[in-house]
Amino acid sequence: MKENGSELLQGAIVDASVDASANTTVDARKYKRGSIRDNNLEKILDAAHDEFVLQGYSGASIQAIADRAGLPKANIHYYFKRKTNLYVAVLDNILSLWNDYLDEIDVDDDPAEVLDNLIRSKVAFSYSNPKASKLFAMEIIQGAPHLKDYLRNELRPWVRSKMKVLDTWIAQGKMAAIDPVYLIFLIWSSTQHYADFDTQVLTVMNRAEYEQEMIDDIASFLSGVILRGIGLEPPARKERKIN
Amino acid sequence: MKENGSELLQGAIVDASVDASANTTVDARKYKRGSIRDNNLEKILDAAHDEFVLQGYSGASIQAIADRAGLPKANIHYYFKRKTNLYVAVLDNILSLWNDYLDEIDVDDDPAEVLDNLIRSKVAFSYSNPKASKLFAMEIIQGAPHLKDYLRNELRPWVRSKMKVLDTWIAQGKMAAIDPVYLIFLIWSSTQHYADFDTQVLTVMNRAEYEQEMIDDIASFLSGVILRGIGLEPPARKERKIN
DNA sequence: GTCTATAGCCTGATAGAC
DNA sequence: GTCTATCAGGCTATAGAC
Repeated sequence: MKENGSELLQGAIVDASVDASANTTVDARKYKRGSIRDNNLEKILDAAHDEFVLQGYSGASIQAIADRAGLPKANIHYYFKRKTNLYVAVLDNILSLWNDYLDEIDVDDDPAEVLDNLIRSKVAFSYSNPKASKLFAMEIIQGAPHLKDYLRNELRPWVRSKMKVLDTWIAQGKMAAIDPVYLIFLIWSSTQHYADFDTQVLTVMNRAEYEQEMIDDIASFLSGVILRGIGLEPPARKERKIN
Repeated sequence: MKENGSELLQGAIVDASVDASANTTVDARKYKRGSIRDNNLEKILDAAHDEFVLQGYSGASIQAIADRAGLPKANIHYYFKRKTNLYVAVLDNILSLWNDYLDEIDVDDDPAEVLDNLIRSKVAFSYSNPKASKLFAMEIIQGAPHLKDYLRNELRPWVRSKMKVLDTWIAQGKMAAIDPVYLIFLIWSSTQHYADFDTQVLTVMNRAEYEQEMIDDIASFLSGVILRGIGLEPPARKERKIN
């Protein structure tokens, strides 16, 4: 969420597409990186993200977002004509991060290796992008008013394609005959919990914040329990690069 | 959340305790059940719960709550002097439901039986009280501004007492040597997911709403995977009363 | 492109008749 | 106990000077 220059441009594009009567800006891609525009867009999106998570959509005032971004309030309206456009742009930013994890897994891969990898990636993602996870969670909990289309047109097809691979593995006797979709939900819920409910987790564990060691423990625990739970032997722990 | 006459009274008590300058109402317990007061309190708390979940705290207007409850706006202020008091009363209501599930488990019990029971209870609870789960989740995600004390003074001690039991079972060789606290988080997250993220789950599965059969499947899946994952054999499925 | 000033609306909360 | 009428304040959004 810090070094995503390209996605930021999407923010402006989303805005323009949401509201046809938007500003007269030409395509944002024309601007070179580091220009005032790019810089301000990044500041605004980042500040908005924080405020939306902390205060909710209605609770986040444009004034507070402007203050956090260090810009006058009217500038927010200059870049994003309406508050909802800004909110959608922030969500869009998150989805582009999300989609990086919808990576391809192949029928020929080793199930234990792939699932272990997936679980560790998701835990690492929750650790490094807790705010993204939280805003996404709040949107879904409230009934996904802005993400219904995404769920139906992008997430559902992705899940179905993964289900196919898992079903093949089951047919080949490589893992227990469980319902693949429940396994996907289990991996999502158990890993995201540590980002979304960090306040609860840290309070119960009496910690001020997560440490890398704890994150590794969590990943190993989840990978171990889930893999054994579906009849796989968790692969020996190896050092992994967190992307 | 429909037939909890006793908790409703807590709403008024919470209100009085939160704001010392509250109304001149004498102790709510004096009123007999079914009185106008009780009825209105129930209507207000129920309507407020819905609005808070759907719109968030700031997005839920007292006017909207009043409309949903079928009462004039000023009545809300009569029963709950301030908006935050009403919100805290709703949360308090939820916690009383929650606490019913903090049941005692004994060292002499059979681990597989107890955990299977716990998982099935939690799934059933998510199914029958999705809104309660959602409001609690939103509060925690936003940093638990109103529930910090609850987490520290009630939830944490409860978790610690359960950890002891689980540790004993591990010492007795009854289950694999895992970290008990991660197991508790795993059970919470994987079961609550079906309430909090119902929109995502139902969209991905292309269903309009949950059915009892699906809930049973989910409970069996989670119980099976988690129990096997920690070295236990899931007990044979038996019919259970949902309380 | 930037920012001040302000319009217009809706909010939470209250006063006071019934 | 109930409810109408109203207030002060904060909100999004815009117009227009710079």
